Amino acid sequence: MTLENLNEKQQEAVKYTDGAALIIAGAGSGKTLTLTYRIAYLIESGVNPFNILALTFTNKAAQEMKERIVNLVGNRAKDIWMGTFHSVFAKILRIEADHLGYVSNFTIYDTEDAKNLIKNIVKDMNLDDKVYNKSFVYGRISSAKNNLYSPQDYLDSVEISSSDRANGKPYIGHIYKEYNNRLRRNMAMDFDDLLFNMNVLLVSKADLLLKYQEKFKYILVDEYQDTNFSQYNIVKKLSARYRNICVVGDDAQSIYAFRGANIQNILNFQKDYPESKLFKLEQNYRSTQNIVNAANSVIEKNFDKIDKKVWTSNEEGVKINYNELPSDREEAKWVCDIIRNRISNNDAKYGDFAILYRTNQQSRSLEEKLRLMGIPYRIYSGLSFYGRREIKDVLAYFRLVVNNSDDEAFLRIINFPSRGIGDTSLNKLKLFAQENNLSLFSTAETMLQNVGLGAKAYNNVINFCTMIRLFSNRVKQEDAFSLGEEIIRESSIIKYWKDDEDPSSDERINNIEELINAIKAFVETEENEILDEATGEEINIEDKTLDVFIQQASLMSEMDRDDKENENKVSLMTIHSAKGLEFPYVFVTGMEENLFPSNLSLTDNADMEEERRLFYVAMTRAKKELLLASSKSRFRNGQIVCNEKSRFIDEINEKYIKTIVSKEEKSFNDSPFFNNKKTSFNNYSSNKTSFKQNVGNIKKMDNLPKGIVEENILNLKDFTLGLRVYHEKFKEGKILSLEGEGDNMKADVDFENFGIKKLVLRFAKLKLIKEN
DNA sequence: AGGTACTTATAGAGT
DNA sequence: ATAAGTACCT
Repeated sequence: MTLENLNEKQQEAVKYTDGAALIIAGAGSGKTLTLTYRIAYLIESGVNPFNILALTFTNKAAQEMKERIVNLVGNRAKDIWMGTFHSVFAKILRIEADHLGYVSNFTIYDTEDAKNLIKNIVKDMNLDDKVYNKSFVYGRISSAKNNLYSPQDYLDSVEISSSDRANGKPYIGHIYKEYNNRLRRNMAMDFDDLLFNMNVLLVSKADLLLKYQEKFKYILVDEYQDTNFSQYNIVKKLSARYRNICVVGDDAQSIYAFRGANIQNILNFQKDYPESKLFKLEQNYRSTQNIVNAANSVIEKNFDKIDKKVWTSNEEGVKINYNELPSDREEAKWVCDIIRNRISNNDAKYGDFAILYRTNQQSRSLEEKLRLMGIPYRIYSGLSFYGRREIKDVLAYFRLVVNNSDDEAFLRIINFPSRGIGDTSLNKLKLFAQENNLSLFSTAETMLQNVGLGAKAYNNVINFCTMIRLFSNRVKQEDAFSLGEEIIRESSIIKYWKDDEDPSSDERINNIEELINAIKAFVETEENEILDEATGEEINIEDKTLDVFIQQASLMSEMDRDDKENENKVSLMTIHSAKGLEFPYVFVTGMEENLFPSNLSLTDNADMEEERRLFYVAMTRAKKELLLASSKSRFRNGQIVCNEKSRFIDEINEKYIKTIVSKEEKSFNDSPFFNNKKTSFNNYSSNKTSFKQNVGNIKKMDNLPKGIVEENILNLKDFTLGLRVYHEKFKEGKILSLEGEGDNMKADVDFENFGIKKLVLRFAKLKLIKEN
């Protein structure tokens, strides 16, 4: 294997294989490349891939890195354990579940499940749910777990109990205790438990600690700056025997303190491992000089950091473009116009663009405009696929089938779709289960005569239990696809949504179908056997069964999903999700005080430094061009708010930035593609009250078509030749020809003022013009 | 028991 | 703006 692709510093880091190593990798410094080569090099120099553990930030990153290593050293690299902290330790907990009093097919609760459980506990304990707000309580419990405080530790801590009492919330410790009891009763773990219980395992079972220390002789941790205490401690324990630990990170990119990440982990690494060697990768291969220098000028304002100087030998590039716009709609339009312009003038493609923002809700106005302008995009954040209601419903069926103790899943589906089991019956069932310390399902299955239900409800419950039981018996016999498909069919969830009038139901059905495809893909991927080195036993922990699928699915984020459609789309995501990615053209929208930096970070200096690091991450995603936008007013939570431009704009050294303040009249002259002023504004008339503060910017549309524009967008099947249609931008036109089918359907349309355009009808949003 | 209409909470990033 | 929860009617 040759290392000639690597620079000198990178090569040094690759070759220093034994002992502790700290790699400080500046933004764009070829970190992934270095890590990839380092692991390949380890294998080449005789390390058994079974003995390597690599912890990455997303599962997708792990998957991609593994593929690259396979390309370098061949298939044996597949035996490396690589994935996120949560997924790797979930896998180990699956194997070792009985040591903790769990079953191996335990359920993993996501944040929503966990908060619902908390809400139920607060209700059962007769506490005020406003005082014990579920999100607040969840946050307290989560940070307790991440700092390895058990419920008893929590209750025993004088410091914590006095601070909770001072806040008027003395019972959080009790809720925490009951929360953990219920999780255990449900055979469930929350995200933090995956790490907490791994710690428990390593502390309480000396033989297991030794087993995994021997297994993971070489440990690599990516994004080390974003590890929390619980993660830090696992790594410390596992590496204690061989001390072959390599951590990679950049303190300047630490952006997860809010969920317990501790930047001190990376800052203190050299104290923890005095023998460690430090490597600094400072040459940036990603961005232009302007971008690198501008980002440096911002991050300089932070106090708490490791000294380094990121530089580049790339070309100078164009200046950062900052535009101050009147409203979020104008902001979205500016972004779209630039995308159009760069595509026609710079030979860029849609996939070269990313639009970043601080908060998920900002995607809405952008999405609207992108759709209107027929620009293909994909959102990588927001409600994750597996968080959608219809998907969670299906997964609840799976969960109950796999783990009959999961009361939360039981409650979610016992009467959805409705099968005649109402609140009265359910309350009786709950009461009986509670009094006899049984799960709801086993109560329903074995004790139903004693519960005292009406005849109708009784039979309905029996039928439900029979269905679930028959499926449960098949979990280990069948693959996830054949069983999952049948469960979905039997549940009648699809029928429920088909009967529903709401137009969004179609989308829900699509999503369920996509879930079925995902199960299929899961079943079809290669099976990996895991060798238990201590016993020499080959454990087939990755059977393609339903229980494995749902455990894996609960740890999937939006970033981990592949898009089966073509990849050439504009990416929309939060800055947090953009970590580790790069794009030729990057927009950062919403550069306003109270939004970015967030209003919640204004009073605390450490929080403000984290916001600044976040901005640094955003800036350094860009390869060729960085474009910033702020808006004087924008919709937030249903109303218009006005903010000054972000302080971060002024922190950029002015040598590297060019500012435009868009006057209404010449907002979009930057874009020769759409410099026809007559058409630069949209018809906002559909929006009733909310534009009062915005009207200065809204023009009456001048070239209204003759005839009446129908309100609804034309359905794909309704297009015919010669139809008179209305387009938001090109106005009035006539269909000349049609081609393609379904989503690929295109038309040549002759527009009165714009000539003939080829439009993809799925995006064009054409409306019918009726004669008057 | 099930469905609809109104009220209320939520509005920071995500494994 | 939106989702979820509650009150009330069939």
